[in-house]
Amino acid sequence: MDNLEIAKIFYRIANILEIKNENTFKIRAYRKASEVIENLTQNINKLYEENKIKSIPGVGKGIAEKINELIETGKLKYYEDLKKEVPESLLEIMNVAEIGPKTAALLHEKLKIDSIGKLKDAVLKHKISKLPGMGEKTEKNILKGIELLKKTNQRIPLYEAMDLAEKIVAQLEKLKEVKKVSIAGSLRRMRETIGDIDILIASGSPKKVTDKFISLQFVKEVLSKGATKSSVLTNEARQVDLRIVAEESFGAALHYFTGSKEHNIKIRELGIKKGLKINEYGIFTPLDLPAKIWQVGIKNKNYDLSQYFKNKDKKCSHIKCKLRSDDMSELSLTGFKKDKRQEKMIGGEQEKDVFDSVGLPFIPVELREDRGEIEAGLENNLPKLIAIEDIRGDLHVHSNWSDGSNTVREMAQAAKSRGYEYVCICDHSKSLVVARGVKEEDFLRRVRQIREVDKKMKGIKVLVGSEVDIDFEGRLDYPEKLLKELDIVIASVHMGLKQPRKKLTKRIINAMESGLVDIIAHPTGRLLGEREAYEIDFEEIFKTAKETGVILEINSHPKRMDLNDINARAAKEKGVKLIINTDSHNTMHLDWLKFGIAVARRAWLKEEDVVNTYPLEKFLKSLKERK
DNA sequence: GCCGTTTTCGGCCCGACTGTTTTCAGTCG
Repeated sequence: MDNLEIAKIFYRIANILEIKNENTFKIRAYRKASEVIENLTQNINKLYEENKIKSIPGVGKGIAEKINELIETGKLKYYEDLKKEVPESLLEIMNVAEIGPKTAALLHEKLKIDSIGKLKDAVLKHKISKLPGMGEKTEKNILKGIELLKKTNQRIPLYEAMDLAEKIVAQLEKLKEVKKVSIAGSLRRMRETIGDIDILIASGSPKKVTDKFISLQFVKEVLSKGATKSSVLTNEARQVDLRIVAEESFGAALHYFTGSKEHNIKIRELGIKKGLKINEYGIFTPLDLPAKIWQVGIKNKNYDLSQYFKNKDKKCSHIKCKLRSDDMSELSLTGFKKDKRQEKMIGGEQEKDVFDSVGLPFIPVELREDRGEIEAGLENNLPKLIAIEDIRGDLHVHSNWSDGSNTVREMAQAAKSRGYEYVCICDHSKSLVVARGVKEEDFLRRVRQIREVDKKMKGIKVLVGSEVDIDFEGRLDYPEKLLKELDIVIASVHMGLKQPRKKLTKRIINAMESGLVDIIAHPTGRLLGEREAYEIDFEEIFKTAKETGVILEINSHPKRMDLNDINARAAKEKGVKLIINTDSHNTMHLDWLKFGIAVARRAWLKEEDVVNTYPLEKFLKSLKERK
């Protein structure tokens, strides 16, 4: 059982417990464990062997025992028993908008609904509106939700969402009521796929902005519309959420709306420890509490503060104070959030205010996933992330010698105009016929032609390479004699993607151990939304990459983004060198670099972790040293 | 179910919108 499989089981357990109306914190514990395991850069089986399961944050005695059981037996009795009470197909209906755990439980109990098919049937027969708490509108919304699910059950790839969001932002920027506008949510964090598009606006006239927003041309349907928050569906059936706040709250709102949810929770928990309340409107502190309250509070764990508030009416009696330490650095006020009259805002115009208030440095958006960034920040140990300007060359671009649409010269010129010091033309090898792979008889002619271009080009070094296929048995697609003519050999798998994990791993390892390969391109072969990654043993791949000095690629092609963030981070931690290439097939594709950089930043990579940040001499030297 | 810079008990983020209700539960992010 690997990390993802185990994470999935805990995720499902959380959903079942939710339907069973279990303790919400227990549910949160399972959900948290699921997320942590999914984001782990180490193989959980290895942690098991080393007896380190309990060292995983969010995993205590109970969940650790369940992980052990899963690894030892491949099964979990607790989970099997839960499934008997709540059929798994019932979890499916929670994917329908408007249906959460409570509604699912109700539908299951009263109408024996346990699938989307039966749900639709019940709607059409108007059985749902007769249930308590349900009405005609709910029934209609459920039907709409079912239809919408068919259209939007897939997350949008990052590039598609970015394109749409930028167009919407451009329209919103034109409105005179709009003071500030920003993309937020997972899109701002540059996740590889996006659920819906979040946009934040600062404005003094939220109502006017909302009205204009919902009447923009791309809007097909309004899903909800309130004073400050509205959701619409685009013509392509994509959801766009708009939130409007005052300018003074823009920073806090941007932080909150950017997330991730888990990151936000941790930040707010830090706030609580400091006696602060952090929400999307700002950072707040209790107002005008006389010093003696703190002293009283120390003696009495829970103390009714109402008598000390300005408004001494009964409505304050719900405010209780609990002091956690005598220096006032940690206290919590229960009920405080319900009484806004006593608050004092101490920040929130800038996103930085939020981090300042809890003693953190500014955390780059790509890191905000609760993958250790808060702990690292508290220790002042955040990495200085790689930036797009750090890249000095693109080592994986195609020309019209194979399936690219531009000439060598045009590709080189385009790379130069982007300020690169070097570029490597890597066309496909002979076996990849669909991509017009370069035949052996053309091989040397191509090398000579690229060398010619290099001689004539000023201001950029044009290197000769090839993207060489790894065949079904792990052999390279050209003989050694030809490969030695090249500056760079990139090896990749394009065929036999469905071979078993062991075999695929061995093929890639063979290529790395040949002594002829510099880079492994798109190591997992996935195409977002089209093709799953093929299965390989990352532990083995990283180990061999480290031993042989072969570089692993982060491919910037927006459908690939391969390695992904988690694997790239794991590779770096194992001491593997990485490279960010675009796999361009025309000059425009060179702009894809931003997606590769996004992956690298989400993987916590620094400039020195990525070899194409090196100046040309150092880059070439590093290749030679390896050989 | 997890966790602890006084805690092994008693906490656990915070708010908007909708629909069905006459004050709030459910859902969502």
